[in-house]
Amino acid sequence: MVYCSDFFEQRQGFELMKWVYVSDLSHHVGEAVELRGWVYNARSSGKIRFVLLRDGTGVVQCVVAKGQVSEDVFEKTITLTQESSIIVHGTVRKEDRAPGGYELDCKDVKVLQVAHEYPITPKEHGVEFLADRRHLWLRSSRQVAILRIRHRIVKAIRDFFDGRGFTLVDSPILTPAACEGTSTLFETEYFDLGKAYLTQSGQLYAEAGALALGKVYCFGPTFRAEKSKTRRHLSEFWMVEPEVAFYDLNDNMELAEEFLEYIVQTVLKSSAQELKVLERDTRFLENVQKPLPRITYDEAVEILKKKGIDFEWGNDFGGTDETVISEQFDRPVMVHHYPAKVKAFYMKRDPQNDNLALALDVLAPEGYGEIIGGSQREDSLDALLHRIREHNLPQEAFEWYLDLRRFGSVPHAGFGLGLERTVSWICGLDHVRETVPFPRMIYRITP
RNA sequence: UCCGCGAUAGCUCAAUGGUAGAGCAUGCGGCUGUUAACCGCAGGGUUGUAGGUUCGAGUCCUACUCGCGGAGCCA
Repeated sequence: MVYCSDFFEQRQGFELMKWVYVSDLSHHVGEAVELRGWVYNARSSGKIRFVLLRDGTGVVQCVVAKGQVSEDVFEKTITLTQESSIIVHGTVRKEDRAPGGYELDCKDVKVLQVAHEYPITPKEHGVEFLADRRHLWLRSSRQVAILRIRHRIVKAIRDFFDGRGFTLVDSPILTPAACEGTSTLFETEYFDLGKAYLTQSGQLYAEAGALALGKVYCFGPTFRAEKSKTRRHLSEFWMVEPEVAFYDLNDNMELAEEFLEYIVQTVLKSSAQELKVLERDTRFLENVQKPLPRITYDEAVEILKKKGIDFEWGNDFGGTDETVISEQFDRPVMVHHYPAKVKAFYMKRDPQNDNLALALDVLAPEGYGEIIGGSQREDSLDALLHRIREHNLPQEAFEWYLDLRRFGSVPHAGFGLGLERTVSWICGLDHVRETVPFPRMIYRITP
């Protein structure tokens, strides 16, 4: 038996052959090719064996028939356990009965390692069991599909902004103070300078970037130490935050709807196969085109009242409130002009009504909740000073931020999109923990 | 932090207060077209922990531990 370490040394006797990926098999019908991968499942029927090989791009059934391969190779395939690593040689054949439409008639098999008994079987498992083995769970076709879609969403996000003249401006992860003063943050010692905190948002820094470069976005991990235990929360998650100088609330909403349309339509085009694996009903996704419905906070409250929900004006919407509101629409809905007191200190007040903030939330359909939160920012130095005092925030920590209003202040706006909630929504998942390779949650930091 | 639910074989789950079982996985045997293959045989258990009630507890009671879902907070 040949193991990994002597794989390259011992290729003698194992014919040199063109290495292809499962996803490319349609271009090699009738050809003899090499596949490298892992045993996804294996079935035996006496003198014929079926080995499902996965290589990260797909799964293909390899047929090992007695008489078609050497006695030695036929015997070797008996020992193949799930996830054993193998290299196979064979001829590609179109086969309508096979999932994927292609099969490999095996000529030779090289076993790199016979895997130990694999804990994740093709049967059902509980979430805790799978989460403990997340590093192996990633290999299942469902998780592969999710991670590939996550990748394409990230790429779509970058492509969207890059194609519109935005510049990526990274914000720091270690920060001296809470950005918004509300969330509970992860705390750490920072040399001799006292406490530092893991960022909950890159937005304040993105504002500095916007006043330097005009159109910017930051895209990175953010952290919340709140003891949230719901399907929509992670302790560590990714957020993309565009920020644009001279944008007002309306410009902001236009950007948000074009952004969402681009992401969803791009993923629909690029990931039909993966969405099929996830059995995602894509009807709601196909609707994601501008214009998205825009309603005011007041109108949203009216919807809740009509549905018989006891809701007091001035509160923020809870998870079920968001679901009820979003159910009235066939695509994401933008809610704007929130009561200022439930929103962050840096949001600009409505000049017509000082109780309202020029804020904007986008609620995803199907109960996926808030995926975007944003606003026009307060550009008046005096107003901002007043808010900082009102919120009992340490002014010293925000002096640099106040400078943005001292030196050429302009109207500007931006928003943040939660990557994991977006992935969860597009993939139709029931929990955000599957949208990230290694989720960080209140009672889990391993693997 | 609060509310609700749960913990039984490696995994997923059964078991009226009365001898702890099944399917899958594993091992052995059979099968040349299987599709989470199938058929036969075998091994596999301190029922989360600690107490209590009872002739008798997986089952009822108390506490604890861990997990899941939700609320609050938020993306």
